[in-house]
Amino acid sequence: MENKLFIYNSLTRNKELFVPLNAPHVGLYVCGPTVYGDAHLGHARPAITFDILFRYLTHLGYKVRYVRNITDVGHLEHDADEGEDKIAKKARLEQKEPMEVAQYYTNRFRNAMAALNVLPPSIEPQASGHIIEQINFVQKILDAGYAYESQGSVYFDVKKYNNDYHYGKLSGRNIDELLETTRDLDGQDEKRCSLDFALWKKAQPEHIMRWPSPWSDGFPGWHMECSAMGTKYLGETFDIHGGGMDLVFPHHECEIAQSTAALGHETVKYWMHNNMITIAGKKMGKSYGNFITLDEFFKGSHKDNEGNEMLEQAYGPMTIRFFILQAHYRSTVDFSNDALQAAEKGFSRLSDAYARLMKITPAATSTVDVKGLREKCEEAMNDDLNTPIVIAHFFDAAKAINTVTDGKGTISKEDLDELKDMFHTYLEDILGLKLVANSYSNSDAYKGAIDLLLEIRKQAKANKDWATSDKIRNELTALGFNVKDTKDGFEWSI
RNA sequence: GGUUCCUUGGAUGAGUGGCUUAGUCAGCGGUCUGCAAAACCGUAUACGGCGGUUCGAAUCCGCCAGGGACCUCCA
Repeated sequence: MENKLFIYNSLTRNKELFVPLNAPHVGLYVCGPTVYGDAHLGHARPAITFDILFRYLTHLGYKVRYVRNITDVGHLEHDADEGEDKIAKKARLEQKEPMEVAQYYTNRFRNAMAALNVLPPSIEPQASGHIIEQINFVQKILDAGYAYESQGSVYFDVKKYNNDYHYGKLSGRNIDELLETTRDLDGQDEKRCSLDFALWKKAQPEHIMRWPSPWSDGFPGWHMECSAMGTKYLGETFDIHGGGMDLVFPHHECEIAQSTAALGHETVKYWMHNNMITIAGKKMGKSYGNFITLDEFFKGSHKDNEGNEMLEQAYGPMTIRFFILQAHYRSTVDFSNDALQAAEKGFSRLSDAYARLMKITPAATSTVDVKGLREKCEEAMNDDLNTPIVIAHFFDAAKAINTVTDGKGTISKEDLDELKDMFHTYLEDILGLKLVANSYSNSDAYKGAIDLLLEIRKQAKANKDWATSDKIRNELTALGFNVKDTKDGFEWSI
């Protein structure tokens, strides 16, 4: 359990040694999606980033409880206190029950995540299923004196809180500056200060999603769910809280304030934030309308606002995953067709090497050096999850494999086993990449038939019957097979 | 305006004081091959600008230029 994992803590702006509060248990909470639309490339970033963390912590021997919420209520448009509920709006537009909309997009989100080989979290709580917990949490803040009721709604008293604690510690703001720059909002008369945010909102008559509470029939504020559900499932203090950088303010700042106000102490030890995915240098996001959904990537078609096709081809889930892992999670990564195509080729280089690895016959000695690969990968992962470096090390390994396959080197059984284990452990288990080594087919008969065809071709080649040999290869290629001649045979894939 | 981050070769993208030419993709030359593909070998181009600290900076400090994110919902 002893490890040297360092992670960057947004709260302290430093890489810190990760020390769990209650080893071997680790509590991890990550902000999930608001389910009112299809997941886009940007949503894949935190999902994959924290999937890696989840997998790596598990690999290190920790028992991780990973909680990722589904926001299906309380997330309003325009700002946190006014505007229409996102789910409710979508429901109105599509003439559906709000829960119908939430369920639909939740299902689609889960499917997309499964395609990306993102492991399901341990617990995936929904905000609407934790209204009582949220009401209780609001009550605690009221009891502690850091909130007030106003016309059926409850607001957090930022100024009061800031007298005793520091509102803005995560995002590096101070309350005076915020006051100067915050614009006036409608409905401000209900609030004592423009910075105050809603913990509970009284529902307007036409509002469908509503629950009874001591203050009004209404619904919880957006930030409430994470405080309530995080502490419910992970305890009053837990190890890691993650999410996108764009959530730092106000969402996570408010969450800290709520939890601290209610419990009298902080709840989270390490805050981790992934950076944004950009497109033409701009953040890909709902508000810019420049997002491309994951399904569109998989299908290879996305029209921009002018109706131009943005995708030159379809990109598989593993290409997307590999593309994201080739950049460090705290860097922005810019989407482009060129970049994705490069990722696709790079990934298939690794996959091909892996397929060859499975067929290598060991020799007495090794001329390639695979020693130290494990240590180098561990070192990279321990340095704040530096997946690009891990991948670079595996390209070195791929080169070694290819050298051996080319007959220009040898590898011992010991090294071979180590290499196979590294591919399984690091690329598959930790990075979650699905290598297609034996993916030719599950069916032996099918596989045998293709092998037979290629044996015939091999014979034809031996007889210099190029017509037959080319015919077989061309026909197979047309059917979607990829045939490659090797030194003394062939290999194929689909 | 405030907070904060960034600027690396044709494209991407690591690296943070003195050889990492990181890696990937693309390019160029070669090997192999009936051809093709793959693979292998070799190879070019870089660290926004100016100044400072240092024996030595892409890496630290300052200034300038450019850009991003957040400050309203956003992963």
